[in-house]
Amino acid sequence: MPPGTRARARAETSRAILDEARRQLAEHGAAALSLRSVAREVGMVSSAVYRYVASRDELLTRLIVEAYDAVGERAEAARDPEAPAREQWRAVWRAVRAWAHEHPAEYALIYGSPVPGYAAPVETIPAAGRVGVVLAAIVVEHGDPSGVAPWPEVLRADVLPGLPPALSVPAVVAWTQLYGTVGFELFGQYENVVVDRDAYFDAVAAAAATSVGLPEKI
Amino acid sequence: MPPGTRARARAETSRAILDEARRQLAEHGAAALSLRSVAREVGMVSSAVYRYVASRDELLTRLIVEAYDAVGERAEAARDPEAPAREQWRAVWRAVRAWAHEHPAEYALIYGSPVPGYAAPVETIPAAGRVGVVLAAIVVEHGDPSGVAPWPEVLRADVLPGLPPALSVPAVVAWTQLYGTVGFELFGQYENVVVDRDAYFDAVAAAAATSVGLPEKI
DNA sequence: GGCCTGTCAAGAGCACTGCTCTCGCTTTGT
DNA sequence: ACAAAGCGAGAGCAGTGCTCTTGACAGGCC
Repeated sequence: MPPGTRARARAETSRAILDEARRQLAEHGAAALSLRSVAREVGMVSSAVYRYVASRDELLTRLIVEAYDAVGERAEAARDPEAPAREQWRAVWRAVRAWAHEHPAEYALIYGSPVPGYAAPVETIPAAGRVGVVLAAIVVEHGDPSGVAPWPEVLRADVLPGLPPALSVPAVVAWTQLYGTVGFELFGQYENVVVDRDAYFDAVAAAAATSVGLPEKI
Repeated sequence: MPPGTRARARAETSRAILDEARRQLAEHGAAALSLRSVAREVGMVSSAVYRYVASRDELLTRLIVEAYDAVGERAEAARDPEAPAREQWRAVWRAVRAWAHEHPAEYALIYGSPVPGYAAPVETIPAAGRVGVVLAAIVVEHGDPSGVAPWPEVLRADVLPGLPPALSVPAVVAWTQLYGTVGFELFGQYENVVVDRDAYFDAVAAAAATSVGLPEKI
């Protein structure tokens, strides 16, 4: 038996657990995620799962990190640096919205209310900012501070490096607007209010683009 | 024994259950809310609680309605119709934020991700719109459509009666921004990003006021 | 080769949950 | 006064997270 057998088997089991957990998360939501049922589906007994995952909270944490990475990757992939600024902006917004519609439970997990008695651990912090970074990159390259209204300086200076100070606050505001719009749509607050969700979303995206000084396409 | 004893006792028990449930919600979060532990604290056995509440989900639904009403009431109380438009606007925004800080679990319950396998029932819909109605009322009275950029018409016509069509979409956008800003702050996304949260929030509120055509105070 | 140590899956078990059903007791309406 | 309805208590079922112990297997060392 070649050495490394054990390590490979462990890695495979680990992946199987994570995959099944994400499947159950998508199907029944975060609170219904059960370690025992994951174990059943993977084909082992619940206590064995604890060899791979310290607790249910740790399993959730791993899913959170994976979800942040997935939506961040999607946002990065949607951005074509050669395209006009507003097209880039709209593509990233749409990508985040599309990802949220495809993975509502995961979106809720990362951007919704934190699960019960669960404090987001440190390891989620780096992954959390990826969407914001993509948006900021577009603003860094194409944002024109001259047209935008002044904002107070209320941010940490080092958080969005390269961003003109006049645009850093509107960038955070725009990021918030993206989150809020997708969240409201996903969690049902636009029910019976907004009828043409696609058009509404694009309009909000366009307004946000203006607010961060992206040039109008003429 | 005077008649009505039973009805009064029932009302009192009902209140006690709701109060204890809200207490536990505030302390441990929605997912940790347990009917059995509510029963223990109220001083009865768990099966007896089912005489008052059909299920755990129904208990959550009642808490949701109460929370919507509470934040709505707070928003209504914060609005002084005699004050200048932008002051009214800011007061309502601040009231919602303050309520959210005082009742984070309840805010998460109503505006955060829906709890596991739980579909918001019909009875929550009327209560849900109260904050939006207060904001809309300010815009109806003081909003000036002339200065605001045009938006596509994507809303249900009857949802915000009295609102100039040109201002209805920005009003929904502003409402979304309020929700997103409070949510991001509450759920930790502004950690290490926004340092002066008060100033940031007021700035966002002011920008939103402009977007719905409230007159600048000169 | 043989052994020994560390890893693994499995099972039993504890304390907890939501929910149902049955049992008596008390209050209510007739 | 009597039947009907409402009520609290208890037992019980199926499920959960998590711990501990047991026995089997693979890895590296001699």
